[in-house]
Amino acid sequence: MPAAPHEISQNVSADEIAEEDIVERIFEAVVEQRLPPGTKLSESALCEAFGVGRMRIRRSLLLLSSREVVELHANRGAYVASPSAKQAREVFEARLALEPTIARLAVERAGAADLVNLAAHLKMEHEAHHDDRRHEAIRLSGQFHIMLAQIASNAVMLRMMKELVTRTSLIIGIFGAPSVANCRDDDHERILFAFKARDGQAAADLMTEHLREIESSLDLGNKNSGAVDLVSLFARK
Amino acid sequence: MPAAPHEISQNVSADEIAEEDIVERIFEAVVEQRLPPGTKLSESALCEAFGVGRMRIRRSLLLLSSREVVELHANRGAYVASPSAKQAREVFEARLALEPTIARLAVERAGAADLVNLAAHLKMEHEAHHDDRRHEAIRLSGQFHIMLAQIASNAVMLRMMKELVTRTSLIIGIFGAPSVANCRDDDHERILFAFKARDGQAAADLMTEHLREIESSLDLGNKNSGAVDLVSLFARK
DNA sequence: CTTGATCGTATTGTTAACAATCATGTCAAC
DNA sequence: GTTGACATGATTGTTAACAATACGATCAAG
Repeated sequence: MPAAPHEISQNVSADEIAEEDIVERIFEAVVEQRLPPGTKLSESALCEAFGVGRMRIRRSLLLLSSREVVELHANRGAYVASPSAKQAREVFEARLALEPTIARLAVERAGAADLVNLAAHLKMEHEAHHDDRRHEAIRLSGQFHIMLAQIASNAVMLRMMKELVTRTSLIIGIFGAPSVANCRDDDHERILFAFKARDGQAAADLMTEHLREIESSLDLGNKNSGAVDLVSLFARK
Repeated sequence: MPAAPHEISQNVSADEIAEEDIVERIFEAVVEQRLPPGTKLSESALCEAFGVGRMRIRRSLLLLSSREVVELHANRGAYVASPSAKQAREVFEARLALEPTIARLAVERAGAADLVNLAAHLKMEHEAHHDDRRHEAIRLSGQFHIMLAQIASNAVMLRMMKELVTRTSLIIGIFGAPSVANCRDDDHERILFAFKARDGQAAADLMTEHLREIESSLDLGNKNSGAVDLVSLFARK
């Protein structure tokens, strides 16, 4: 049985794609920044894209909105979320609360295979970055943080991290300088060193530093909501 | 405009209750342990209870399942979740990662009114406890942790905490000794002292200690899944 | 040239009927 | 007396048609 979501023993034997898969796919597309903030997600288009009925798309969009990755506007449809500066700060604050602990737990619980996987992952990150495969580089960069949560073996925090990483991609898309890379993979490398040294505290500290670096590379200046709303609204896409 | 959920400007002017409200109500009932783990939530019953159509109930149940407060079993309906010992440990691990930070931030950001509200809240807790109003005492005890997240002014962590507090009530219902109280309100009192002293670090430390106390009061011993499933299954209600 | 209104179209939201699945109670067989 | 099969009833899941709302274009007025 392939990783049943939630515990729903759906009758999705091989016929159709499940809501969780659709959610996951859209998460991925958002992380890779192929779905920019504000993008309209029309039901009919998604039905065609995933080859499923409208009901399933509707449920998927509801799930996505409950994780604040899409915004539902009554009678107007679903749009990829456009986090405000305030929301951006909240996301980073939550990540700063969670991820140092996750890093520490991951170090404590990592097996030999995990270290191998992390090393292989960093290699892929490097390559994607070097070859200018931007989408993949971004995805792998986020994936690194997800992997730590997986190694920490905590489903609750893993789910939280998937949401936070996805929203972070949206935030970088809005507030990040277009030229600057999202994660300096050097940081990830340093964290791997802490893993090899089995130094949980060092991993936690490096993670804190890493997140602070990312946040400070953004322009979350207190733009007064009045004018900014118009600007970011019309700058959509 | 009364606190629009998500940002949906629903056409729920005064006619009908929104999904978010239903979710909130069920959260509350679970926190108060009036909906024990495993309770069946039939659609027709909920339709009648809330006076809404089936569609709305269905969406509410989907949202509740996405927060792991109810389990959806295909073709069999929705049931209040029964967290496993493993899930219970994960919930506490997540709380231990989040709440000390929340406590520290709350201390930093609390205004004079917040201190008054907290003091008033503690008084209500004491009274409910003293008067043996068990449901209310439990609800207030959980509410205290929610209030800290509100004072910390972080919507992301607030949402996470609502989920975690609710799931904690389920966990205590399953693994807690029936006689013991959920939160010793003395702990809450001590945390309030830290607020008055504006000592964020103390609040964080007290919170850590508080959570550890609660977890250690539970019986999360590694019961082999085989037998426990039957026991907890028949112990339903 | 811009502003405002009206209509047609397209998309979303809801309802109700239908199909499928599972639980319950009865009955026969061992 | 217990176990298995079977039919009935109830509950969930899906589909499709319908209603409602918002968008876009066209056009007239200032």
